[in-house]
Amino acid sequence: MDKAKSPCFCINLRQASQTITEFYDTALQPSGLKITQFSVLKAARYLEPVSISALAEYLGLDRTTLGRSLRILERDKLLTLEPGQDQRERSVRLTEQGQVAYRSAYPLWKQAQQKITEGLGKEQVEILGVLLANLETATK
Amino acid sequence: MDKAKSPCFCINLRQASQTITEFYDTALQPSGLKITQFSVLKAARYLEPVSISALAEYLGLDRTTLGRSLRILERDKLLTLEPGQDQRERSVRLTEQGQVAYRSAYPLWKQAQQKITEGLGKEQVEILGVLLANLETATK
DNA sequence: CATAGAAACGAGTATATACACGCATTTTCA
DNA sequence: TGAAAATGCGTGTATATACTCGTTTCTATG
Repeated sequence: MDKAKSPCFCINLRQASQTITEFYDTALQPSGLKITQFSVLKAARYLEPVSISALAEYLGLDRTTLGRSLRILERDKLLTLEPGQDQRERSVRLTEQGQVAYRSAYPLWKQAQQKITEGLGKEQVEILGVLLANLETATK
Repeated sequence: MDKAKSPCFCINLRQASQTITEFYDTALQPSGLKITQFSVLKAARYLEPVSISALAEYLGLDRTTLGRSLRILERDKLLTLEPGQDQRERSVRLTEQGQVAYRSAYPLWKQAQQKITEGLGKEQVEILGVLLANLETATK
């Protein structure tokens, strides 16, 4: 029973997304981070101290989705969620351990990027970027 | 706080995947199906009666993932999971209600496909297909 | 300044996804 | 033919994702 090539753009994109996620997760394994966590740490590092909502907007994620991801990172002691000046807010900050994890993951991420660029070729990588951007527009 | 354009292929693909999923889910809403469920019904309809594992392989999903999706569809009375000849197997079959749901979703899905094709243009759609296929190779 | 509305968040619920374990059944082969 | 191997599934656990609802806190306005 062969895996069928679906004619559905959505299913195809979802499959591509899963495949590449697995690829990046494997590449990052030595750092203990998954690609989603890496992207959260990257953004948090850039914006810290930052509220959950602001970080969520930056990342294009739902606030509650990010909240749950942050709790996992907090559990793993990669960041802290302290009350902010505004008592409603929680202020996200990387721990030293979080910084270390990020720095150990970065070169692994870079390598993964490199492998994709090599596999596709620079031209195709650019086209892919444009196509994905066009897709965002086409679904509006 | 603008949503940043990530340089990460993986994150970009994940975002594109989420965006297009939302687009298809919205398009299918009148049928009561989500695009993932539609794709399961479509495959099950084609292969029925079929075991969970065989269907999972066809769809490129993990067996347990599909199992949980099937239970939802069973709960909603869109398909049945009967014991098969081989007592280990569960035989997937659409119910009449499942057939109806599929047939009502199909034109909505077709329209969504159409809109994507229009938004991108036929040429870009083809390139996208090739690129996604190349990606699968590049991540091997 | 008191209160209505807005903003930030958590918890509950739901779907999609996968991995590790374990149980039952079937197959294979010595 | 009887035991080992393979197969098919379910459950437990985990992450990623989003929506709804409710609570707390802040802000703006009459």
